Amino acid sequence: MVMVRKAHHIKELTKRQKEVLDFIREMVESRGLPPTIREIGEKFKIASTNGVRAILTALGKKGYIRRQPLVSRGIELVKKTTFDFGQRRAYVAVPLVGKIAAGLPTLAVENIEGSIAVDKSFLPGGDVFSLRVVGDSMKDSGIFDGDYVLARMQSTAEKGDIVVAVIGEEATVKTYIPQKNRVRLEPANPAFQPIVVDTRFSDFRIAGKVIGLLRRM
Amino acid sequence: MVMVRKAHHIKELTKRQKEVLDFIREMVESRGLPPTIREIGEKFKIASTNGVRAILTALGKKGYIRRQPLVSRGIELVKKTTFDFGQRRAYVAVPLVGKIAAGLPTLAVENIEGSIAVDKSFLPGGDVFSLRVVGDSMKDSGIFDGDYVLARMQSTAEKGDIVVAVIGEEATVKTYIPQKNRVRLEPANPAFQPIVVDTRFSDFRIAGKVIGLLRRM
DNA sequence: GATTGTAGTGAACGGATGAGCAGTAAAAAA
DNA sequence: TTTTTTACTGCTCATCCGTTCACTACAATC
Repeated sequence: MVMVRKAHHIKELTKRQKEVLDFIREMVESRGLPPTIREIGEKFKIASTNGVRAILTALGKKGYIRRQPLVSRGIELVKKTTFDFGQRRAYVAVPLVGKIAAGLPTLAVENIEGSIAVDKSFLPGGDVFSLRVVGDSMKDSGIFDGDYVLARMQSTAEKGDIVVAVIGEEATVKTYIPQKNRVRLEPANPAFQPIVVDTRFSDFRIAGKVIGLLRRM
Repeated sequence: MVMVRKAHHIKELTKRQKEVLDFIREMVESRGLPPTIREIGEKFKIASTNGVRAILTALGKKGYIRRQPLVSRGIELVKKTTFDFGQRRAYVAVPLVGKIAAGLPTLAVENIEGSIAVDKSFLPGGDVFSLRVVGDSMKDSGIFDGDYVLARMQSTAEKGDIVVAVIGEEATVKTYIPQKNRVRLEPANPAFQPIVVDTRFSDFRIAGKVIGLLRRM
């Protein structure tokens, strides 16, 4: 192998190492799983697992991968491909929900219309979904018609939380105020009336708590 | 949770199935690897691999996962709540500006405090920056204290546009209303007074037009 | 009442897999 | 020149892991 003289930075990869690294990336992207040592060997016609091992060890030393010992497929990609600023995913693709199906505790796929990339710093833990707001009933809380609210999936809420509530087939965004055997859903606009539902008889549930908002202007 | 009678869709998950599915998601996100059957069993104190198998088979039938036979950790999440592959970069890193330096037509790097990932669909063409709003002067336009506005860099605006205006060292978000030799910057809150600047003598410029908004709640 | 789906126990089979040792060869670096 | 790094072959070992069979138990549906 003809090696051209290179400036010796510790982070430099050899041709072989880069090939293997690219293959790992490819596998992770296409299959969702890193390859096993033997799968790498097969791909590059390396007969011995120890041959691959040497390359992986080198990649580990140079900081491109992290290995989880004794774990099958335990290869973690550390540095991302071309310019990702070195950071870990700065965003998460949040599903955009169209209809919120009644009764389902989770999001039915049929109702996911798309996704919106949202900066991680805007997200708490847990599953987050987004919903397009229709109507001006929460105008005084700064939630306008056409806005997208971000909501964390949860089935309970505290008094005063702004929630995504589902009544029958309808999803609404309102302020949650629990009362005995009833729930009061308060709008933030004097032109609208509060909704009061009897929790004993009504098909009512909380889909999530509103934790953020996106607006196009 | 009291379960109301449900329409029996094939996609319904049992509590156990959802638990396992959530665990798999958790593992994929935190470790980058799906768990093995035995790892799942360990987590849920299921002694037999066959117990886990039954659950995985059910999840497979219902379309939540896809299994790669004979492959370790060969569990692929089909319906994802949070995920990021599929499309190529659906987002753009928008610079978050701290101070807007006077007189500079472009953003000085020194003043960039960070960046926020924003979905491409929220962005028009051109250079976009974001700015944290201080104060409630635009409350009635749904722009609250602490919100982040997205603005496209431009030095002119039309009557009625909400703009990021710079007067001296101060940056403000207001509605732009041009008048002869003067500019009126109108707040959207009766508690605040409009700002009128004389364009002939004042150190005034438009930094950009507000085209979006992000809020953490 | 019979069937189906769910949720397991327990044991066993065989291939998959990571780790490790001994040794080779060539290129690059010190 | 000597040493280190890279890139392997070939082999062994213990364990990991998915698969499968037999069987139990419960609940809901048909």
